[in-house]
Amino acid sequence: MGITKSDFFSQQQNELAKQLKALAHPARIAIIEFLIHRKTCVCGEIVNELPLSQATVSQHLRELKLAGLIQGSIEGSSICYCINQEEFGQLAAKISELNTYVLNIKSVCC
Amino acid sequence: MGITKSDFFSQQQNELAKQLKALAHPARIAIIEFLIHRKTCVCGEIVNELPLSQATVSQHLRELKLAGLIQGSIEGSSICYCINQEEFGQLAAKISELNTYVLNIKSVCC
DNA sequence: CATATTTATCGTAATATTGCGATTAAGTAA
DNA sequence: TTACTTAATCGCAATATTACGATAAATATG
Repeated sequence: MGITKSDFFSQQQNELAKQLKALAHPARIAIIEFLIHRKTCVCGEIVNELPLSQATVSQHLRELKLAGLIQGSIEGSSICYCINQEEFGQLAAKISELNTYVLNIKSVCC
Repeated sequence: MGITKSDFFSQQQNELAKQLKALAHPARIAIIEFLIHRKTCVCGEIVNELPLSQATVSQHLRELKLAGLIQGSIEGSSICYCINQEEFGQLAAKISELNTYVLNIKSVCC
């Protein structure tokens, strides 16, 4: 088939997968890092920064926005993006929580 | 085209994307959670646990292994898997580091 | 008004992923 | 040896992603 069987997994598992998937591309990691670096909000500067067309960058921004990791607000004729600190923090917290459990495992094999 | 332009991004960005991608599927998150839960290593029990065929589970395990997030060792006629604590910890550390920077941003727009 | 500028979206091609049945490989048990 | 068990891999179909040119929509500027 080729379609992810989302129904069989928990909402939390699907949610986490969705956010991880949004981050799981070098261009989107680069966008997040650029947004971190600029502190202040940015827009089409991202297009100049990355080796990708405007259409492609716009699509990556769309995915990050759909996953809730960034927000955009209209600023004159351009659009200002910034990281959604709340959502990003929640994602980081989930990974951190998983890692806490992983650290508790006293290795038994492998 | 449709191929990721990996060459234009840094090795670190590509590495992080690769590990995130490996985790970015509900079935693979479920596998990691199951491995955490069992503490001791597991193998084909994963197939019984998940609503997926043996072939599909084997493929997911392969991707997690390729990303370095899990390890497998031969145990008689079956194979025992466990989480690679080192690699998982590094992934968690990278996300945590990004989040530290995100937290430092005093929101200016949005 | 006409014309840039900026960003989103559409359409399309190339590639990747997901899932499974069937088969293979390798160990175990009789 | 023959049968059984376990897990990997092959081959295929369905779907999703990546990338971009072209176009559209919306705001600014002359």
